[in-house]
Amino acid sequence: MTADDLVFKALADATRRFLLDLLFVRDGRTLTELESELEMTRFGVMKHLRVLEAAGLVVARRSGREKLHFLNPVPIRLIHDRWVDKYTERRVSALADLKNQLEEMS
Amino acid sequence: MTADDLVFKALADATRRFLLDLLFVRDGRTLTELESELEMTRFGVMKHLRVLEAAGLVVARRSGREKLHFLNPVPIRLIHDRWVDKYTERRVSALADLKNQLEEMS
DNA sequence: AGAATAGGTGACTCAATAGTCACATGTCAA
DNA sequence: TTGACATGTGACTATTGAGTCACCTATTCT
Repeated sequence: MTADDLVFKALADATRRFLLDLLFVRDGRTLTELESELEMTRFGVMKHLRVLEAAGLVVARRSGREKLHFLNPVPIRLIHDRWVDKYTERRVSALADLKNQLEEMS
Repeated sequence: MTADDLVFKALADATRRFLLDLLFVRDGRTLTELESELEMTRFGVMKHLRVLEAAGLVVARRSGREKLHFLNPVPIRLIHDRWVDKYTERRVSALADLKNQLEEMS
């Protein structure tokens, strides 16, 4: 399993993406706090966090009996750089912004 | 299946990422040409291209009996924008560049 | 027309993954 | 020190997805 594979497999699940969304809004949350935002059992959430950690998308730090989770955006940026040409980036970025705006309007 | 899901599931497979890499280098290739770059049978490649098309990562155009495939980078940019804060983007980008350089050196 | 070429469909097998549960360890606070 | 809390492990089930194959359609070229 390559580093790439870990990242993309981690992002392939909607629950894990939602966890990243939660951490994007606010970092440093515990497993229990994250679990309370989901329908899933604690074990399911824990498994997902393990996958995200292994991929480097989430970094965790223990504090007493708690484990705090932080979002690491670097792997996401690397995905971007793999297929978005530096020279055409401005144009693509403009298109992406437009798409976002259209969706916000509807 | 949401639009998100289609994109991330499409990216979860190493063969499909390799197809994107091929199209990133040069666009407008046919199924047969792409197949020749892979160990897989034509059917396998075709399935993967269907998935990439459904996700909007690849756009195809028929020309006679051939089907030409093109890379569409917009969904990739949207992934980036989802978790990389506009304000911290410069810093993250610098880190990503550093990581790329380190890997090229080793 | 007939052969070769490019692409397409539906069913099948095998492997990987999501989610749950019983059970277990370490930490805090009264 | 006892009970409550936060996290962790291994096994299990059900679902999903990758890859192949037999068979099929459409286009080009002689």
